[in-house]
Amino acid sequence: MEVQNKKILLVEDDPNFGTVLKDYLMMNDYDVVHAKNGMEGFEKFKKDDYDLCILDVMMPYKDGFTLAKEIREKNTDVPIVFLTAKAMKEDVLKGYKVGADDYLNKPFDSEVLLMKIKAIIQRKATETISDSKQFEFKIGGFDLNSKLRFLRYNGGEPIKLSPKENELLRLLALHENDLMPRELALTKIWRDDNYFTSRSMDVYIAKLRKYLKLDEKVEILNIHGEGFRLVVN
Amino acid sequence: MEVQNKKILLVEDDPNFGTVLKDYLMMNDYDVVHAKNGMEGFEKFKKDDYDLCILDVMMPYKDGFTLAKEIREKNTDVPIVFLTAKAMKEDVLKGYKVGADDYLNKPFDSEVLLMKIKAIIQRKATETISDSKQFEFKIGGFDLNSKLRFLRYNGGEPIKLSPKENELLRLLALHENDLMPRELALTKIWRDDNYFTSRSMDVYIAKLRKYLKLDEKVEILNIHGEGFRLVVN
DNA sequence: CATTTGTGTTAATGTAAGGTTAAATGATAA
DNA sequence: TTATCATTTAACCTTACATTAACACAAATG
Repeated sequence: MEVQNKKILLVEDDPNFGTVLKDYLMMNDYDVVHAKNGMEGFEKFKKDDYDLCILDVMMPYKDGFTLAKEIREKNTDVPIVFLTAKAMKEDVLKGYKVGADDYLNKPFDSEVLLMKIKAIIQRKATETISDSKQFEFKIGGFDLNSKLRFLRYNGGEPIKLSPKENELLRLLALHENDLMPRELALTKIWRDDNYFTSRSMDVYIAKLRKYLKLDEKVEILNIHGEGFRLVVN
Repeated sequence: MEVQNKKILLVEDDPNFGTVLKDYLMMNDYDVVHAKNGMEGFEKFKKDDYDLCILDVMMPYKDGFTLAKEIREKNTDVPIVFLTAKAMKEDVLKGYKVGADDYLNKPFDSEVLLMKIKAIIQRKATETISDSKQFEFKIGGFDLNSKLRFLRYNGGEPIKLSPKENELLRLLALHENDLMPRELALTKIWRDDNYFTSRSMDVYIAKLRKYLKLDEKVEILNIHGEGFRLVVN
């Protein structure tokens, strides 16, 4: 059977470099969509599902980091690789903070790039088996649409959820009636596990509990030192 | 929160560099095991479970790549990061071929290293799906759910258990009707065997007895100087 | 049977984790 | 810019937990 080529979103403002890279990747059996700037990159990202995003850091109007953050709000899982001309330490750190999977300095060796792309896509492929594409949940009387970020009770008015509220509730729903470990949410959603992110998470748990009060059969229980449990009685 | 530190296997033959790196990592809350060569590294790898392996490429007798291959044969999942003094393209490619997760050139910035380690370990954290071990027990009229830490009598309201109560009852249940030696619980749960931990354990036995009173067929008997016995009549 | 050693039980204490609310900061859109 | 919303940080409080102390009693020992 024909296996679908992997799809790459390439966002690079330098037309020469961008075109060369695109062609090279396509020669190596990737489907590549090339956006010339951050804005266009985000538009194209929203319109399709990608296996990997390659973002130039230095672009006019919207730099790679800003774009990465927007992408992360829509999708916590898609691998992101940054391209940068100069390897400034602050940049690298910033990149990893927004959830970069790798970092490449221009000029880079094309074979090395291919290798890395392969490694990263493979990595994700194995991960994505478990919690693949599940975006709609029934939670007692609630419907959660995690793609459009709203929660509806008994077909009533939808409650809009913020990105963090949404991700957190989705993770809880994925583990309904079971333990959702603190650490999982912190590493997946906050990408860091320290005192403050932990407190931030507690704040969001409180917000979700407030929403879920509408249905007294639904509640979020705490398991001291372990995590939370979304139960439906 | 008593979350176990992440465990790193560091294989580095240069004693100075190795020790400095080990200390730095330990200062940042990682548990580090330092092996001085490839052979030793593989021995240590087999003896324990690690969250990450950091391998020097150039080592006498057994280089980092060979070691990585051996490690991959035992374990396809553990993240591997290579350290190398010079960034030779062939080396990098070879590294990715044996399944490297990242590559670092010496000298590298320590903050960047930390960031990468964090990113890599977090990536893997999400994969950890479920270890379907023995978590559910029937004890007379009781159901013990050791993962969610509750005890339920005859389908009634669940009684929440503290971590120590839970582990202790679980150990007793694993030896139902049989002797559960004091020493076993002390070393497994308290990780220490002295007067105070021993008294602490007695306190927990008392707590469990209180819970188990609901079913007069279930009791915890003491075997003087030996341990306890969870019996169901 | 007196002494030592082990266990039963309750209560007091100290610390860590979680709950809640509000203010501060950051980011985005009008 | 202001206005608005999302998120983090701070403060304060409550609850959960483990340990330790204290005293009682039981079992073993010689």
